[in-house]
Amino acid sequence: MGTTGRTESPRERYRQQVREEVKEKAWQQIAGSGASALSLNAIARQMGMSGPALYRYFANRDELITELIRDAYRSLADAFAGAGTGSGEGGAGRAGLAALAQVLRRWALEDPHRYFLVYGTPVPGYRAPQDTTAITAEMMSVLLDACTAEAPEGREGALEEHLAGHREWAGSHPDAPPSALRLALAFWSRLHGVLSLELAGHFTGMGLDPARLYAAEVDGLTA
Amino acid sequence: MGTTGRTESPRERYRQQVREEVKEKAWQQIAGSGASALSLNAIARQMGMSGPALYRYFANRDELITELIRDAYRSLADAFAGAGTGSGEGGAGRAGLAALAQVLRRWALEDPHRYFLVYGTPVPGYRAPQDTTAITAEMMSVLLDACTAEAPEGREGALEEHLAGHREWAGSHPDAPPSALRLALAFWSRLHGVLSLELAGHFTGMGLDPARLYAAEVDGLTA
DNA sequence: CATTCTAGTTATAGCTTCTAACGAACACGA
DNA sequence: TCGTGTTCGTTAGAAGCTATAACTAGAATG
Repeated sequence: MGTTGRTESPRERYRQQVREEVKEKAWQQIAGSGASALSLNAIARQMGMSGPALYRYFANRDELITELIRDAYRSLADAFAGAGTGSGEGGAGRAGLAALAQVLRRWALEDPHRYFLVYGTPVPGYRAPQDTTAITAEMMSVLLDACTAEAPEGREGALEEHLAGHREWAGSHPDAPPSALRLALAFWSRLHGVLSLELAGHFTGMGLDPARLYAAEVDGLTA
Repeated sequence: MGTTGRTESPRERYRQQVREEVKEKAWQQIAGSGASALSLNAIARQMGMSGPALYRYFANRDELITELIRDAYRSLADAFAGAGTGSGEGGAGRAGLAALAQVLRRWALEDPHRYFLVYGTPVPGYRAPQDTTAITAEMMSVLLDACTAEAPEGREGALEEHLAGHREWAGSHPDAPPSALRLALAFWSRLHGVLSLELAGHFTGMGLDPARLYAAEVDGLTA
């Protein structure tokens, strides 16, 4: 399971190290003012080297941002995957829907700008389709584990019928009942609904507690 | 109900006209490549006048974008308000939740970038708090009309209790039952959840029909 | 040791927002 | 009708950005 590079020459080693530092500074900058304000020049300055040097490491600004998006996806997928291995449980136990929901919200609040990099307004040049969809499939797999365990019995509606015939996205769970597929999609879209409104500040000044709204949606999902 | 300017001098008239034309070009540009790619210079060029002339009409780029955001809010609020006065019904009849949901989705699909200007990633300098919250209150008023009519009876949960004590945001409907408040928030957050995922392209390649997902959420709300 | 390959440099083009200074056209009171 | 003042639009320019080109110093490799 080693990385793609084979012998890891000391040169390549240094290269990766610099790339990581660039991305680190980039995250700091994003955390401060969002991805649209990310400046290669500023990063270079901050690293003590001047402007065009960064183009040795990233072809252009879009490539850097695309990489950051990919890392954001990765970090969310890892958080999901690690949800089962929490304090109480022993090994890699299956995480319940409620636990996954908490992981998701915690991850989002930990760095809202990172959340928006994944689920916010899509920006023109960015987004690497192949990569991110594979990572999303990973998360869906974890989610579907929980959903097949917690989904209610029968309850066949129009949507379930549609989902039964369109389950390509749930490739990891070809035998999941339609009710589980539906639950997974509801989990995804509803929690994202509350979260994005909260993080974008649409609840501020309304005097209500986003955490309670979120909890209510989670309750509605697991009921 | 006239505009704020009083006597409408011919000079002011022309000024407003140019402002409108600028915003129009701005919308075209946004529709093409999103708000982040909006360029004052390009707009000026497109209008046959050169660069800094636009600064007679807008203090800076952020002011223009803020205005566009406000107009986007306005257009959504108008769409909501006009939902009752549809084809079949006579005058300004109350719109049902299902009708409002359709209006919302139609509005969003009509110009995704406009949707993201309102509900997408919040961008640094923009957003005029006072203005937009007032318009949101308008929409909430229409929404609460429908919700008080269609909300189920009792059903008191933890969230309803919280909402009963925090109803500042529903100022227009001080007597709305908590179940209606809850329904309105669920409508808002759930439909936004599906919509934003759809518009951001997170469903593409999954082989499922966003319209059906949306319809299913609407059904769940009105059930 | 010589060659090659690479990381970093400066210079530059072209784009952006935005300020400053100026000219020209218009509105308006005398 | 004639100033006078406000306003619109211009060009020039500062400061910032992305990105390319040409070059140099240093490390890796034959």
